[in-house]
Amino acid sequence: MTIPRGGAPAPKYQRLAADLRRRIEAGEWQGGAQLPVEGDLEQHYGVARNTVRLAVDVLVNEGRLVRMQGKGTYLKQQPVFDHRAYLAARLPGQRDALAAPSEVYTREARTAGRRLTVDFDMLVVRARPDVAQRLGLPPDDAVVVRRQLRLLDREPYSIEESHYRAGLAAGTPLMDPEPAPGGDEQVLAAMGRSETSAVDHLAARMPGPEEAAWFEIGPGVPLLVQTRVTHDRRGPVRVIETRYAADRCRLVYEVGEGREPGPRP
Amino acid sequence: MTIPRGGAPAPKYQRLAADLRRRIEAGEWQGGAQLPVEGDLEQHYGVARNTVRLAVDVLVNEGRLVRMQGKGTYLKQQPVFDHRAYLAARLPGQRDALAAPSEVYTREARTAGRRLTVDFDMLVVRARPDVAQRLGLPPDDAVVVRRQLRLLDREPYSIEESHYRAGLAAGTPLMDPEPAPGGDEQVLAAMGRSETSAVDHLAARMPGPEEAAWFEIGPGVPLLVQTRVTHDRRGPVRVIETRYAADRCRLVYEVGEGREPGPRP
DNA sequence: AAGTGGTCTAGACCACGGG
DNA sequence: CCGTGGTCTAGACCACTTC
Repeated sequence: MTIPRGGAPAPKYQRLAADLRRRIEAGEWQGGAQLPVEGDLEQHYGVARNTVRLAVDVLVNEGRLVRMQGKGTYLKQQPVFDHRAYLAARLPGQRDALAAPSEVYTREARTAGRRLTVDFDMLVVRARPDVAQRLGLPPDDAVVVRRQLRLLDREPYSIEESHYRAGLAAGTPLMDPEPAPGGDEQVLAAMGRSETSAVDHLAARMPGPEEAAWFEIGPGVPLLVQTRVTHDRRGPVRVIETRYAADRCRLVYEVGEGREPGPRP
Repeated sequence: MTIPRGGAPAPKYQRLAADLRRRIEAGEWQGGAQLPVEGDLEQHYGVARNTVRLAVDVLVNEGRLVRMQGKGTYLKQQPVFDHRAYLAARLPGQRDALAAPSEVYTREARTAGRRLTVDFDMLVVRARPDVAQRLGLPPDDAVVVRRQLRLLDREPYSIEESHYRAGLAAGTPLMDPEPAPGGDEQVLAAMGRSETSAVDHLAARMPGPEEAAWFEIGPGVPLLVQTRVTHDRRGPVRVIETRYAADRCRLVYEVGEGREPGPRP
């Protein structure tokens, strides 16, 4: 279970990190408590400050600690919000089973005692290769992207982007740079393109610099990425890519008579 | 989109990281190519070696680079394997819709031209708080954990753990320290506890040290964690937690007549 | 002003991989 | 053996937060 080392002891900073991890798991500091300052750790363990920083780096990159300049280093503690992924397989006839207007999410959040706000924008760009492929387009074809930037209690929460074939969106309210009343689903329904099926791909990866900046997340927090391709009988309708800061939510999929005993502590 | 700074320029190592990121995205190095060695970067940019290392740290933690001691620093490139999550809502009557014996996964891998091998073990432990809650047990109650360690082409791939109430598993083949022929589903069916519904929670987080060691992943690679609670009419049956190295697979959920145009490049 | 983390340098030695 | 990345030290100054 350990990486082989030629008899050599583990490096100081790793042993230091392991000891801090042990103390954290032993509950030596609770909640969002402050850890000893770097100078104290330096003295306590008898190492150079750089070594202390290397050790703390490890725990920061594991998502256990956060550093705040001028204040200190703290235990991370984040509430997690369960976000229902609308696959809702038991409601096959229902139109909003595959996607839902933002009102649904706003209501879901309010039920959980949280406040969800949404910024909207629309842009026309060349399709990413994977989006082009999923929509059955030639590479670099233009797509209309309708984007929702969601904040939960003022905190950046998710970025949802719907990608439409330019030809499909042209001349429809999908070109409007504002949310469609009732959601894009309403618009698609009026065009006779109600979505009847979907495939979701779930992935996780570290954020790039822009994503880290927008989400206001530091090292150690991955993104959870949901890529949904919806279809109607004529073919693919849109690609919906939603990115979540993984320390702020989980996605929930249900099937059958699924009951959920309650949130995870 | 940028973190505010009081007129001060970004630190050297961040500018260096940004420049390397730009060069990477510009395609200056392809595939798994080797980057210039630290000494060269030090000279080229006119900074101390530590500053070079801080910059490379950033890109390693973003999952873009891997460092190999004694060899060099390389662009990361990983094939991604799509793993079908067995929700299969369109086959409501089918018993293996909520879980499947490992043969199913082995076959799925072989279809993709990959080889899946599985190690199995069984242990009895105190339930984690979240598992106890989902199974409706008092905290610290004993649970039987049946664990499958999966390798894809010899590479660590996933850890799947089924947690059963001790009382449910007692005196059944679920206590055997080996895989049940036909899967645990077969055993449950014989006990009259066929699973009819499930709730999945999807999360992402960074691995702890043991997980990083087992998966042989370095910094910058999160885990994708699927937590499935299955039910029959009498209540919760088991908690299945599956952890994946996120650079090696994605999870796929389908509903309706879902068609998938093909894998992402 | 004092205390915290953030950045940076210069130099040293070690461990690993491959010729 | 050499070149690579890995670890560690000592010390300096900066930027931010709090009082």
